[in-house]
Amino acid sequence: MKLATWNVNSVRQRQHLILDWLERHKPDVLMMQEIKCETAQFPAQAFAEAGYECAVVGQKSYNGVATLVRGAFEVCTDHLPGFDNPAARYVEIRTQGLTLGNLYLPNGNSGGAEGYATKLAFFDALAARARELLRTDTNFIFAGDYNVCPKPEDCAPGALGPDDALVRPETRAAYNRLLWLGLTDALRALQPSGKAYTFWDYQAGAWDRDSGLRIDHALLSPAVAERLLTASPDKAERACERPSDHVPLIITLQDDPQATA
DNA sequence: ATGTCACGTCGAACGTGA
Repeated sequence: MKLATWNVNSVRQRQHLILDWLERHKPDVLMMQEIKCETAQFPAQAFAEAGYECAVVGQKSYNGVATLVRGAFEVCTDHLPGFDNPAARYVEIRTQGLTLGNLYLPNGNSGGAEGYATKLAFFDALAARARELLRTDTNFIFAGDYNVCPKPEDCAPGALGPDDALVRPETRAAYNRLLWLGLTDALRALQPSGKAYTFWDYQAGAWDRDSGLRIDHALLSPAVAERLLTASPDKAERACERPSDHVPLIITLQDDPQATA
């Protein structure tokens, strides 16, 4: 099974790039963030013609998440339970024996103290959701733009200041609390150290200087982690014409041993 | 090297968020 998460920075601007990527990589699931449109404006027909059905939670201008799936699925929830905020940042579906939470965590650098508190509130609600899914022995993946560099090596030297919301100690602690519930960071399970950036800012020649960040992550519940085969950012995508500032993170899993043949 | 994009409000440049 092949899954990917990708902050596309406007699905309407990136539609042809995404369709081209789907054609080449043929994932079973693609979780997209920052679609930046209302649900009704989402180009569902174009993706349907490529063989994907979608679960879309959009809003005007900002945010928005959508999960593309080959084959049958059901929507579990169109918002993160316990996160009392109308922003379109979470959609959870169930397919092929997996619950897939697609998330776009608040950046936390705008809106002052309140904006940062919203980021931590999302983390709290996400941890509560993880505990609930673990309690019920649900196999799950939480994937998306976490807006967190978990370790110093996940942030290029000088790319961010020490007070940036993506690297603050409180931010890393919140991410670690989630991990320490028993989840596995797919990329780090297979590549324990070293550069694995998923984002390069449009500004200041960040791509040319390889001044990137690792902020897009896929966290796996224990039984799913046992099945992990590969995890890697698709770095080549950043060199395309008019790219997103993020690249896809692709993971592959062994077939479910519980599934009936 | 504060060197870029995308969106909405506008009806040309800005403000906002990233």
